[in-house]
Amino acid sequence: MRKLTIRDIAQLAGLSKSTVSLVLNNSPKVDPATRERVLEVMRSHNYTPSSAATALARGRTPFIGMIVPGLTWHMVAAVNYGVASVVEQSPYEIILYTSTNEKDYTALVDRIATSGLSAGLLVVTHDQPLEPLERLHRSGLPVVLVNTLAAPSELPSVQADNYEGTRTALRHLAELGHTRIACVQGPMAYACCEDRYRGYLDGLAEAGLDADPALTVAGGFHAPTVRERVSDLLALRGRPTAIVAPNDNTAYAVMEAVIDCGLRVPQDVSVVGFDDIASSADTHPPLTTVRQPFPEMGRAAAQLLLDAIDGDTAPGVSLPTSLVVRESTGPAPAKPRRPTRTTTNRPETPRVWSGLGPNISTQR
Amino acid sequence: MRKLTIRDIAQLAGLSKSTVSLVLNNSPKVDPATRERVLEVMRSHNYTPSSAATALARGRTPFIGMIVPGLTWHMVAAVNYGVASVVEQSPYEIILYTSTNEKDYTALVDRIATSGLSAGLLVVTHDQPLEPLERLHRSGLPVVLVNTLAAPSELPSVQADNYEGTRTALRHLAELGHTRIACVQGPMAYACCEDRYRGYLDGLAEAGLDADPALTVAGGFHAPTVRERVSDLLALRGRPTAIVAPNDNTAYAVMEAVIDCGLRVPQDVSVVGFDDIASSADTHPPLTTVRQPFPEMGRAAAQLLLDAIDGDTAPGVSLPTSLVVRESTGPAPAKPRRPTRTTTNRPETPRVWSGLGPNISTQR
DNA sequence: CACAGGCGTTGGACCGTTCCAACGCGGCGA
DNA sequence: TCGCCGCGTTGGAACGGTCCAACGCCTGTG
Repeated sequence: MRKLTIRDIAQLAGLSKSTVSLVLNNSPKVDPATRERVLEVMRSHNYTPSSAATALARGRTPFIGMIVPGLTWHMVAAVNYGVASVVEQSPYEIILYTSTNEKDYTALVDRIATSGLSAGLLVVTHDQPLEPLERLHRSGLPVVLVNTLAAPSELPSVQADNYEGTRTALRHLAELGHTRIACVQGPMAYACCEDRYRGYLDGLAEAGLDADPALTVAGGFHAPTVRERVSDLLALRGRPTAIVAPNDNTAYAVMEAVIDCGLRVPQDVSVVGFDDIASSADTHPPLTTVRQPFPEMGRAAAQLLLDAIDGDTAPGVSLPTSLVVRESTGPAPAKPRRPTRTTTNRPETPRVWSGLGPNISTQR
Repeated sequence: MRKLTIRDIAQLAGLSKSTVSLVLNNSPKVDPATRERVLEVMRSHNYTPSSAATALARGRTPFIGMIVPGLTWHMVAAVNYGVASVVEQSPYEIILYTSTNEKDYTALVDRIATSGLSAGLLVVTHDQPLEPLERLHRSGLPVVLVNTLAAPSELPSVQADNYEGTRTALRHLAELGHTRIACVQGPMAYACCEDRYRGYLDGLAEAGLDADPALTVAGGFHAPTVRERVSDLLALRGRPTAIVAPNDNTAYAVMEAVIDCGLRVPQDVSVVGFDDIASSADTHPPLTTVRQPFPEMGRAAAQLLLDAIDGDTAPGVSLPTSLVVRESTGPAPAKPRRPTRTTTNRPETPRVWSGLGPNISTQR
């Protein structure tokens, strides 16, 4: 039994295929009775139109492309959740493009451009050159960035309000009485990290605190480096009683370093993260953090893109964050304790055994 | 300037569109000189065939569907990485379907079935009823499961060797002199967890150790519950000196509980995880764990599916794991210390502040 | 009664490929 | 010289929809 075509349905319903087509596209000009009859036939024969034929005839495709950098970042996953929730209500499907490095990436954009498969493109957590995307956009393919790491551009993008988020975190810490508040910077090449750092500085200023350059350290997102830097921070005379991390994973490393130095979170040092990824509710202690509304960002971006496909272009939005207060922050200690240890050392090359017998390999 | 069609290319090359089509599908029956000329024209005019038209004419689509449960699990992301690396070498693209709950899920399978969009279906980390998938498979759509949580079925699937993985972990612990080895069970409804538990039991037996029922606790994957159970374990007289966790995230909770009880990892208690997700190299101490080869699993699954689409069906494979020895395991202590504390308590409802002003919300 | 207009329906051109049967042509053997 | 063969090429019918101009019918109006 081969697949039914619109012609078969038409015949079964005693109508022309034009009418069936009208029903499919629920045009108002078909008689309700007729429509019902056609629908009934389709239902009972389990008919569905061929998407290839539809795409060809309409001259447009039912796909939106989504470029993600691997998927291993929690935020990408969370954003996707929001994207999916919007897209599945639309006639579109998502084509997933995974780009891991820059070379892949330009080839990928090229492939997307020439395949003409997608009606629009969603780029999640983008940290590659923007130029190919901008060209694509100018050539008529709607492109929306979500949670981009790159600097702002002509492309519409959806962001969390990174600046305001960190500012709120600082207000929280100031209210708890902290006066020595340190900041671990993320990679400053990322616009979001820069915004967060501005939020830190302005937050300090609003609380009437001076920004001590010694309390800003560049740790990137790399846990061992961060632990080392934090260890240094805690060894300072006039050490910080609170540390703001550039994201949650980094905050975990910060907490570990604090504990390694023989201090407690939050009694001796308060720690604030950024993102509120799922595991932050379960860390030890649970992490106070600035929540980025990833699913909402995904939803907003998807909506923006769908609108753009329909011709309504909008400039992009910045969504508010919220501060999730858990237990990694507390009142500033009256008299800060000194750390009991000052270094954390841990080798990083494990041995790997296969299931069959011992063998050696190196890995991060 | 509208998009070029095969007809335009034919005209420009002074040939019929049939010949151009033959070139496109690199048929051996075109004259090499002709082929080169056509290719040159296509190149210089930046021509690419319409995929919709191709799909329609060929009667098959260039898509494979991939169902993922959210994307928030690290393993899903890692598997996707492998899948992507195979698929991008093929003429296929990935359509991403995100299913979060069971209701979505059946609707989703239905939608996939009727849309006829995909030539095959990849189901990652599947924990929903298999029946709809089996029906789909029987109706002719190739389906491959990757890292399924469900029981084995008629569907080809790609797994890690969960049984052997845990067995190897036990050999490692036994060699370190541990004799009291506990096991935190994952949800036993998942086939993988059952396999791992069998590996635990057989590993014990091979080391000549008795399985003490008191040393097996059901913790699921929920961190607070796990911490509580581990706390109980450590309070036992004849407490374990090593604990095997059902996955890495759970192992983190195990380690936290051990530390909460005033004991050290690995000096007092060794901890072994399962998965080797990225962060396990950076935990404190770095986690010894059984690595699942997620990317390879993704690759294998994608290859299996592509083969199945071409008609070569294969029954699925189980890939070997490897033991990654880091620092959370060490020699069994000569004389186990008693825990200094016996409970961990931590409230779980944080306050949430929006960026604008304090407001309250509840969340995990 | 003739005619305009609206409503529901219809035939068929068209979208851009694939694929198959058929064709022209040059070389070779009878 | 003629017929046959194989190679490279070609015309055109699918593929399964969309969409537009046109059509028949029914109703209301002058």
